[in-house]
Parts: sequence; structure tokens; C-alpha cells
Amino acid sequence: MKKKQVSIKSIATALNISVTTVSFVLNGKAEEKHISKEMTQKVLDYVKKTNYRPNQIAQSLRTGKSKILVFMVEDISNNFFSKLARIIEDMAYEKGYKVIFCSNENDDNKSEELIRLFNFRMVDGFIIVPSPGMQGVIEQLIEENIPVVLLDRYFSDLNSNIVIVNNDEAAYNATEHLIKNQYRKIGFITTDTSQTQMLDRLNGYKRAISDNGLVSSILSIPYNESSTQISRDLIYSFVADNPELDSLFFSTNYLALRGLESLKSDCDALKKNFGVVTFDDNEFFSICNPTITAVAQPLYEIGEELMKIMLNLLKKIDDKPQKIILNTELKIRESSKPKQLF
Amino acid sequence: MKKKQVSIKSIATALNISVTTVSFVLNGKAEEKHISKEMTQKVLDYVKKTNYRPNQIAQSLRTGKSKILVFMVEDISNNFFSKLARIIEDMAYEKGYKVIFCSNENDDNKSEELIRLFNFRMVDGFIIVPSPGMQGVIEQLIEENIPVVLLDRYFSDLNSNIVIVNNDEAAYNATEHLIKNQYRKIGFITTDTSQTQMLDRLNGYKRAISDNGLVSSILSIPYNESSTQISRDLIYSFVADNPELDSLFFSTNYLALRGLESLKSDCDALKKNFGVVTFDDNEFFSICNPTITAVAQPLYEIGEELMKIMLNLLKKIDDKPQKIILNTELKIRESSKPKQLF
DNA sequence: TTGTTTTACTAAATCGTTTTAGTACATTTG
DNA sequence: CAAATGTACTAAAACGATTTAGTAAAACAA
Repeated sequence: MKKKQVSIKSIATALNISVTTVSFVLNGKAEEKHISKEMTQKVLDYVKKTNYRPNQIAQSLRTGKSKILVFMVEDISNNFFSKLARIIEDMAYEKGYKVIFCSNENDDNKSEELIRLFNFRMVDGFIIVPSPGMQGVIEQLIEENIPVVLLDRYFSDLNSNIVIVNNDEAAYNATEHLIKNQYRKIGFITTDTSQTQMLDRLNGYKRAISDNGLVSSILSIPYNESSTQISRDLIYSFVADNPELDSLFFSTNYLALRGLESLKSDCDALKKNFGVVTFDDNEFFSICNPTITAVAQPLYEIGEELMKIMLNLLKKIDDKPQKIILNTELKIRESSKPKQLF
Repeated sequence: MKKKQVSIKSIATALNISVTTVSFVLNGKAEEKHISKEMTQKVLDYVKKTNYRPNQIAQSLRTGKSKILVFMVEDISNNFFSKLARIIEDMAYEKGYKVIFCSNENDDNKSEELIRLFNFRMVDGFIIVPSPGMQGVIEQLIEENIPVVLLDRYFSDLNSNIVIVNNDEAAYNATEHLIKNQYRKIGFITTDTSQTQMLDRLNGYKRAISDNGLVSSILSIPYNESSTQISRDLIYSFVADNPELDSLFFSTNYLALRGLESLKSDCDALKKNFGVVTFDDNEFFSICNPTITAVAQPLYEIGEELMKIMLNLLKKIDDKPQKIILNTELKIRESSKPKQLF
């Protein structure tokens, strides 16, 4: 009933040759190792007949390579990350790598635990959206010469490979866009984390505001509440308590979602000339009513750059650590249309 | 510069004892194997000091278990699957399993290729959203006693573990809901695949329509076009060519997205008493305008059932293959409100 | 003829664990 | 006091591949 697993050894025994010969043939070293054409063919035929597949675990043990990458993000169910995951998945598979995804929830302990789980040894490389206190663990990985590429956020005093977008500039431009369209009191919704990408966005917003002689108005939502009713309520109160607000800039996708829910519950907010811009695009933004203006990150390019760097690291081509900064695109839609023409 | 990896052997040598002893201690078998308290402590101390981590690859080779599961879906970037992925990820990690996600794009060749890539041996179990022609490969897995659980769709003549929802009934109820709310000409948007869940939904729709003496109106979109402009156009023409239509039922989330985009471009469609119901809920549905009525699948329960079955399979507890059918919930929102009252 | 090369293979070590089947000594039991 | 049992350990095989360092025979060169 139970089929015996076919191994190199079983092949060797069946053909009455040595495992070495089989291994050479399978690894395409027949010629180089002077295995005769007939022998080679015999092995190949038998392999095909028995549908032999090498045991990758054994290969990994011997070669030290697992052909597995880890893609660690904040939350794999977040649209931004899942879209990116798909892109990375495809690129990795094309190169013969499998990808294990995991969500660290921006929690340092979880991040470290996950990395320990992978044990530095069953994984060939890490693509990581780092949580704030991960610098030590990441340094450790780099020190041990394990390929690591970061994305989305960074550590300013860590010289690592990283792919990010022009957060500051993008936020500046998006804010200016609102200002150009006559919005004057622009609320900025962010979280209380020290994530660099969030700080950069905040900075961009602040610069644009002050460059235009306006006054900023910022709501910082506790990070751990950012996906709950509490954050909806906070946004609601923020808008209610600041009746002079004529627009909101959400600094990331999940905040936008909470915000839109909140503005929606205050039925009229969105209809009355109220401007909205958000970071991170979403397919649904073009079917919302009004459609939502968003800063779109170049997902495909991000994935491409990440994999380019990762593959180089895996090939042990070690350039200096690279810092890639990609450009975002402001997708202008109805939610930010000129105020007086609304 | 390069730190030597600490192994059981290096520990044994350092402490001048045998690897067996170290292994016993590490596996908590000290007592059972009569290792003295002092020895045990000595090993534990050294292990802590050197920060030793076992090489999981070697463990896997020896034990035949990798603690890796594969979660194969149609497209990991699809909201339904990524939300589910997150749930499964969490449950699996809790039990010490890692999860490799992959997208088969509903393509049989890709599915098979992926399964071969995992090689039947570097993975402990598969959770699969099967593509139509995968039955053979799946039978093969089952035959080789590899844990497999299917979800979302099934093969009617394959006796496998499976978790699905009451598609037929759910579609019936959703259709009836529209009918109760005075919609009379309900279009059904589906794809041309033979995916069972889609057929079941179609069936439910048809039954409700005929039970109520109405006439059905179905648009089937070529599967491979289902995420392109073409499908938007098809839906657009469908609505335009059938002016008597007063509502649409989208049979899955990506079709709903295309449909809503399409209806949006036909600016007024959604405002004029036009009913919409869709399969698969989405966070954005409650901020759309009108908010969208949807059949919500119980993601958490699905994940829970999948993992429950998988863990049993992994424990070699072999019950009969189970077929779990979970109930959906119709989330009634504005897009299906009573027609005349609109 | 002797020595060197080339061809066609193979034995055995290795990767880092787990586990079976010991051993040597001490203690208990009948 | 001999046999049985218990304690505290260890040697070595095994998992399934890769790879180094061979060997034996044939071919070629001097």
C-alpha cells in the first residue's frame, strides 16, 4: 500500500551503480565528470520512469541553501502588503525560491520570535518591513551575512539595503495639491508610532503647510487602536471639534479606511466640499462616491527592486548596501476637487 | 570574523560528553533517559550561553517533518484570500508551523508545478483552493498520505477533507432578499469557469428566480478576462442592453469590483433604484455610496475549521474525510434597499 | 616498455540532528 | 551471593543528498 520513496540510493541500487554517479548525472555534471552517454541516459530514463524528485531537505542540509525566503510585513491581510506579496511571490518563484510570509504586527517581540523561528538557517534571505525595535535583530542578521532587505521604513543609523518611497515629498505634494485646490484647514491623521515612513509623511505635510503660511492640525491615533472603533470615534470627534477643518489627509491606508467609515457615518461630511487625500491607493477608491484621491506607491517597482537586491545578495555579489527611493504617484480624484467648484 | 555555527556536536565536544546526551537534554528527555540533574543543567547552561538553535533542516531530514504548511489559493492578493491567509498564519504559528502561501491563478499547470516544487517532502501538509483540473494531483497527495484540506470549491466525486460555505443557499437567500425588496429583473454576473462554488451560487440564484416566477438573466464573463477592462465593458453592455434590469447579483468579489467600476462610470446607475448584491464582503462596502449589500463568508470560522482538520491529519488521527459546510451571513446594506422606497 | 593522461566510474565523508541498542557501574531483590 | 533492575551515560546508524579524493582500466606518448 505505502509506496517507498525513491531516493538517489534506491536508484543507484536498482541500476547497480553508485550514488555518486546518479548524483552527478542529476546535477548535470555528467559530461564534466566523464559519465558515459549510455550511463547518463540509463539514469535519466530510470529517473523519469520512477518520477524521482530530490529531497530538498536533504539537499538543503548538504548545500546550506533552502531556497526559501521570508517576507515579513506588518500585516499580510493589509491590501498594500498582500498586493506586494503577490508580486514578490511571482518573482521569487520564477527564480526557484519559495516565500514564507509572516505578519509581525509591528511588534518587536513578535518580529524577533519569528526570526528565531526561522532560525537563521532554514531560510536563505529576509525581506522585512521592520518594527521599530528590530534594529538589533537586523544588525545581527547582517553581521551573520544573511541576506536582508528592508522596505517601507528604515533605521536612519543602520546602513542596510532598503527600498522605500519618497514619503516626505509625496506628502508635501499631496498637501500642496489640496492647498492649490483652495483647501485651507487641512487635518492630518497619523498614528503615534515612530515609524519613519509616518514621520516623513508628517514632515512633508508640515512643510507644505508652513510653506504656505497655513496652520497645521494633527490627529495622532494610538497605534494599537488603529483598527478599532476607537479610532473611528477619534476621527469623528476630531472633525466635529474642529469645524473649521475643510479637508483631511490620511497618512496610511488603514487610517483612511477608519476615516472614511467615520466621515460616512457623519452622513454629509463628504458631500459638503470636504476634501480627502490618503496615502496608499486602493482599487475601491475609484468606485467610492466621491472617488478618493490617493498617493499610489509603485508596487511593482518596489517588488522588482527588492528582488533585484535580494538576488544579488543571494549570489554573494556584495555591492555596498543600497538605498532605493522610488517615486509615488498622486492619483487625483474627486475627493480633492477644487473647493469652490464643488 | 565568521562565527562558527554552534551545533549539538560542538556542544558535546565543548562539554566533553556525547551528542546523544545533549540531544536528550534538548528534547526534554533527560529524565526519561536518566540524565543526571547536574549534567542536564550543565548542558542547558551552555546552550543558553552560546545561544544555540537547532538546525531545523537537519531535524526535518531526520524526523521527516518540516513544520511547514502550504496554503495554496487562487490569488493571495485577493482580499478574501489574504484575510484568510492572515488567520491561518496566526493559527499555524501558534502550533509551531510556518506557512508558505502561493497563488495558482486557478491554473492547473501552475498548481501542479507548485506542488511539485514543494516536492511532497519538504512540506507537512497542504491547504488548497483547487483549480479545476487538480483532482489528479490531489488524489495523488491523498494516496501518499500527505495531509490535504481543500476549501472554497470541491470535486464532487472526490472524497477529501473540505471546508466550504453554503453557496447555493446563500445565493438563494440573497436573490430572495432582492425579490422581497421589489426587484424583479435581477442580473447575475458570473464567470465561465466550472468552479463548483460558482455553479452552486448560480444554482441558488436560478432556483430563487424560478421559485418566484421570474426570469433569469445571466452574464458569464470569460475567466481570463475577469480582472481587465474587458469585463468592465461586458458588464456595462449587459446593463445597457438590458434596460429592464433593476438589479445585479455579483457572484464573487472581483466581479463585484469590476461591476461597481462599471456602474460607477455609468454615473447614475447606482442612484436610480438600482439594486446590487455581491458575494464576499469587503471593508469598503460600508463606505461606498450607497453601501453595498454582501454575502459575508465566515473567514475566521473557515480558518478555524481548516486548521482543526489539518492538525488532526498531522497528528495522524484519521477520521473519515470531513466535509464542513459553514453558513454565510447576508449583510444587508443600502444597495439592496426596497425598490419603491428608494 | 614505461610513464602519463584520460575515461568512467566509486567509496566514503559530510551536513546536524534523532534514536536504537548498547555499556559499565551501582543498587536492589530473592 | 547471584541475578535482576536501575542509573547515567555513549557509539553508531540513519535521514538523503553533495562532493572530495580516490581507483582501475584504457589510451596515448616517449
